[in-house]
Amino acid sequence: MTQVIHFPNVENGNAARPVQNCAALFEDRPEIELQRGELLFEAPSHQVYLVTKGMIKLSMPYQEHDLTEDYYQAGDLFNCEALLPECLQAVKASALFSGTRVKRLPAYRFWKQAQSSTVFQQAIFRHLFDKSKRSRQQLLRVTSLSAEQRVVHFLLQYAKRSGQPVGLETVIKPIFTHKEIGQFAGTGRQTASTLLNKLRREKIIHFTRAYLIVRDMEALQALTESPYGNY
DNA sequence: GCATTAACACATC
DNA sequence: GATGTGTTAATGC
Repeated sequence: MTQVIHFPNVENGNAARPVQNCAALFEDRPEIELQRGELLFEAPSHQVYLVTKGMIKLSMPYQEHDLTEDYYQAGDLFNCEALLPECLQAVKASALFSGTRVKRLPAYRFWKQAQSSTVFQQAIFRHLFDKSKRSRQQLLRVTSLSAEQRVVHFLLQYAKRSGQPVGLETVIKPIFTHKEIGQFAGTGRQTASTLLNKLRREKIIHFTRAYLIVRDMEALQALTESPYGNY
């Protein structure tokens, strides 16, 4: 027997945008501006954050180095784990681009608001579901794709999540460095760089240091699905 | 054969 | 000068 959970305002498709409404919760909070690479926090943080501009990278310290875990962009909540202090982990958050801005709210205040607001509850659910979905994709990447396929797979997800559709193409601007793409894809910077150039020669993508255009999303998609391809 | 790494040359900030 | 890019050769699995 399947239990159906009804979320307010969702069934008829005109759902209130949780993220926009969630921003209202942070309305009177000051913005924290960060330069590229600047650290936001390193130890477990008891605050819930909202990105208002740019992007934040989350990584986990593991042995000597950091494992790049995920990134968040304008409108995204992060560190919702702070709502459950026993779930807090050592996480490092830093800015991926200069001019990145975030707002933060102590978890207890966020929690208090969320208890009486379905909008905020929706925002938290959305954050968790999106994060869980990306974790599954990441798992798929690291367990069953080759290094080059992992880069293609990440690039595809990155374009879908952060790219701007322009006609049949998708523009990602600004773009992560090859090193960062390598970290997200679980490979080295050289592998990412060589593959990106290969895709550029094949006219599937085009890029400079400032932006990247996916010219052919379908071709990119096909590369991650081809079991015999060299990607 | 595949992936990583070091190394080098070169470009750009 | 520091950082990023593009390529190749060596090495290990």
